[in-house]
Amino acid sequence: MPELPEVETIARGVDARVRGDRIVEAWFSSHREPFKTPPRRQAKGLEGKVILAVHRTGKHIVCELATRRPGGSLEETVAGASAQWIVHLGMTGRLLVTTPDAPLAPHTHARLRLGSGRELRFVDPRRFGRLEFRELHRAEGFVGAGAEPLTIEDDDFATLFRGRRLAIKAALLNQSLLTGVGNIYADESLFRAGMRPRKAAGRLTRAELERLRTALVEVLEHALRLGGTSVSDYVDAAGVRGLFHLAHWL
DNA sequence: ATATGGCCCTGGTTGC
DNA sequence: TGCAACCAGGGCCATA
Repeated sequence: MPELPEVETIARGVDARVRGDRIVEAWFSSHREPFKTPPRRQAKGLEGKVILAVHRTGKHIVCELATRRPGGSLEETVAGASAQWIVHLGMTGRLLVTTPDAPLAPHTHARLRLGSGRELRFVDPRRFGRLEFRELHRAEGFVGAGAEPLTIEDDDFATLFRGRRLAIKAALLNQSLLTGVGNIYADESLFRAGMRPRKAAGRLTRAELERLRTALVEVLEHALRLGGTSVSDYVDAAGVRGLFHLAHWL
C-alpha cells in the first residue's frame, strides 16, 4: 500500500526528526522475516552510527549513516556516508519516531534507541517489509533498479515499454522498469489517461505514453502535496491514519 | 530475455 | 453470535 508519495512523506517526516541523531542501541525481533540482513549484523552495524539523512528511493527509505556528525549540503552529507539502513514498508510496515516509553505496538521488529532520547521503530504485522544494512565500502549505495517516475523524460519513459507484450498495468507495477508505483497509482494514472489497464504495453502510441506519464506525475504530485500536510500522521506514534488518508483522496 | 504464477504473512471481511 | 474460510497484495524466486 505505501507507494512513492507515502514513502516520500514518511522519509521526510523521519528525516526531520532523526537527522543528526546517533544510534545508541539497536534491538531486533527474532523472526526470519522481515530481515534481508541478519538482525545481529544489522544491530552491530547500526550501533554508534550517526544518521546523516533519511530519504526515499523508489519505495525504499534509505537512512545514510556515518560514524561522525553531518556537515554541509545534502549531497556532501550523503557522499560522506559509510553505511546505509534500508527500509521497505511492504504492505503493512510503519516507521515511527516515538519516545522510549511509548507503548510497544504488536509486531514491532526494530527499535533504534537514539542519543536524543527518541526511538525509531519499525512495526510490520504482515512482515512483507524488508530491513537491510549495507556497508558502503563493500557494496554500492542503494539504487532502485527502475527509473524514478517523477523525473523520467518522455523519451526514456517510452523506451521502457517498447516491444513489451505484458499489460500496461503490469508494466507500471514492475519495479525494475519504473520504481515507486504500486497498485493504487497505477490504476489511478491509467484511469486519468483514459487507458485500458490490460492493453499491451508495447502497443501504446507515443501520444498515449506521453498522456500516461503526465497523468502519473500529476497523481503522484497531488498525493505528495496531501501527504506533506499530514506527515505526523505517518511518523509520530499515531501512525496508521495517514496512509488511510492518502488512499482515500482517490 | 521476458513473462507468469506461487509463496510469504496476518488482520479484516465474508459466509455459514 | 461465533467461528472458519478467504482474500489482500509487493517482491522474490522458480519455472515456462
